[in-house]
Amino acid sequence: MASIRDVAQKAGVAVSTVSRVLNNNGYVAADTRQKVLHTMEELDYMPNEVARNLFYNRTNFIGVMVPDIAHPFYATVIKYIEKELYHHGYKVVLCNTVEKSDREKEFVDMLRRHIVDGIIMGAHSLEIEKYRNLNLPVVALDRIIEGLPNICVDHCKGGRLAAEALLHSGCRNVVQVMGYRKVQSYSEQRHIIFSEVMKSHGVQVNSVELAWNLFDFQEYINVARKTLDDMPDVDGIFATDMVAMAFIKLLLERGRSIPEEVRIVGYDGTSYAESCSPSLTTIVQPMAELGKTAADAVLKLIGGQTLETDQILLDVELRQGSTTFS
Amino acid sequence: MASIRDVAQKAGVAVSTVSRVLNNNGYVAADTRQKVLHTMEELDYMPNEVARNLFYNRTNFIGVMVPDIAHPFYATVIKYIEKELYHHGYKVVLCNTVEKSDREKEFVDMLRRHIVDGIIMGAHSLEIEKYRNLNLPVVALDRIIEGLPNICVDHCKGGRLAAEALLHSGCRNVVQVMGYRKVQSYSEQRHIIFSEVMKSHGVQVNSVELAWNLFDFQEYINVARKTLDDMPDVDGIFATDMVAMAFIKLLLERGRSIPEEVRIVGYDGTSYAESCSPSLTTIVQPMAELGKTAADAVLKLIGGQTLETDQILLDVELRQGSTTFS
DNA sequence: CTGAAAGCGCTAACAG
DNA sequence: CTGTTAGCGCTTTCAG
Repeated sequence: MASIRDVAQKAGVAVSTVSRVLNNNGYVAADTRQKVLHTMEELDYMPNEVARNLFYNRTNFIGVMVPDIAHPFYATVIKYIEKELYHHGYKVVLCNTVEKSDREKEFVDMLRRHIVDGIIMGAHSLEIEKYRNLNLPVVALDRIIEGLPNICVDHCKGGRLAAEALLHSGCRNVVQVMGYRKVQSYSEQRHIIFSEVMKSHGVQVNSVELAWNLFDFQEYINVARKTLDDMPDVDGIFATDMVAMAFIKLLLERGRSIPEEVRIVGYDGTSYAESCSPSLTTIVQPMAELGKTAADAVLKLIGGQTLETDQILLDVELRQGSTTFS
Repeated sequence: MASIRDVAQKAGVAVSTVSRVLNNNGYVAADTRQKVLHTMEELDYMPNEVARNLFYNRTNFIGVMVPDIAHPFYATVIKYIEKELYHHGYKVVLCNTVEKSDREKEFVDMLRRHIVDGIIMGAHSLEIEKYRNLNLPVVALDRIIEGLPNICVDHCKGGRLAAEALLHSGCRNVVQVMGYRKVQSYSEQRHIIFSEVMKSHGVQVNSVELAWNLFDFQEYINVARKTLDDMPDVDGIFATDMVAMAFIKLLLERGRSIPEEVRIVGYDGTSYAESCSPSLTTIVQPMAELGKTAADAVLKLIGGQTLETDQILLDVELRQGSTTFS
């Protein structure tokens, strides 16, 4: 593999001259430039990015940590992170943290090891404590980590919209399925609001907790089955899209009609919600915007700028499906 | 940020000594080691990975190119690629090539620019021609690119299994939905076999072609609608999981019963297939194995080894759902 | 306009 | 066992 020195030698110029035509800066005579360009072509030269990165003290990589890449929510957000970053010359380094909380600490060390220039943290960060308030280019994605700027979705509104949808559809006895409690997560706020709104209207609210925020449909089926067995009179359900689909499946199997007997509101707005039958009424998170905004935020931090606010709150909306009355 | 020189200076030793304790090689007196270790602690030292990478001429990154990260098939495969790579000290650099065929060339250049050590190519590679037979650490994932080793799924068997399932369920007039033709893809082989098997049993096969291999559910719905309008007598459908779900939705809306009137076999075995209602009979691709195998293959190439075969073929199987008779 | 030289942070001979 | 030195491939002063 030809190096800059090989090019210089063959072209009969100094390496610095080659460097100058490479980066298009400094003065270089037209014919010298041509000669160098030609030699590069001949030698099929490609600059070694690692070497320039060492000099510039950057890598053009952004680490993106998520609990599960295969979950449609994260997969979609990452798609848009990648897209935005790409337009700015950065690349995404993936880190799936599922079942490996210590991987998070390790991943954050990537910043100090100069493996990545910044981090978008979409995972539960137990070990991130020591990096708080350090003004490192790290942003939290859809979760609140003290001392880190975050890009979140208005989950309070999400919870309220879900409650209103079920209320409007005439529910009197609902159940909501919540994430794993131990993982203190801002997004779970929606369940507090949901509960408040429902109760203020005299509706009975039962809460079921998942054992773990894992993406495992069979597990969801189990939870749904147990819930329906324990509370046969439930007439409304509020849960993540995928959990909601488990309920749909079970309810249909048991011959219950949707939405006549039971109404369901999902959360996330993944493609699952629109592709299933009946299509799920769901609270949609703006995944594209979330990704783009998070990407822009780290980029800004890397550029030495500061974010105007510690929290950027994105809007949610309800997408009407066939599991509630419109 | 403290460098190795700072540590050496403060500890009163040479940089090479620090380097030795860092890498645990060469002889270092126990107390010298302690002193150095202590100083590292004090200075909160972290080695600069870019510098060592420059020396070692590697990066520990593997580029993974896919047409669409958000597609559940790719998202899942990537999850397992990441997992396997992680265990070997490598990280995944993502590249979504959707609607940007020139990004592929650029991405392949990453190899020569020393941005990544290897590439797993899960995208349609129009521009990869010049890299053929170069013995670079590049493997094709679920597609055949001449001159590149590939890890594929036995799509012929997949097509046959699908045909047999529909045959067994009594179909006499089926339609199969194929990917975009222009993108010459090995995985489309299944449709040839499918067609052959069906026809050899005297079954009428119609083929519908998608305009683009894009992941867009609304588009799938349109295709399904047009297909059902054009061929109202269809009693069997063979399509990707997501396309199959569009058919399910439309058929149910039109009051057709599944599988009594129309039977459906999906392809991919994504989580969509099991979470929808009725659950989809589908040909499942071994996504976990696919990811692990591809990762191991690039790693092997990077290690200078050669693969025993140019093609590694993984098995598929049928997962029985409720859209066919069992 | 161009070349020589120093240096980014780290590793690996090679002498002591 | 430890320090000195050269060098990975590139960029950037600094002199001409």
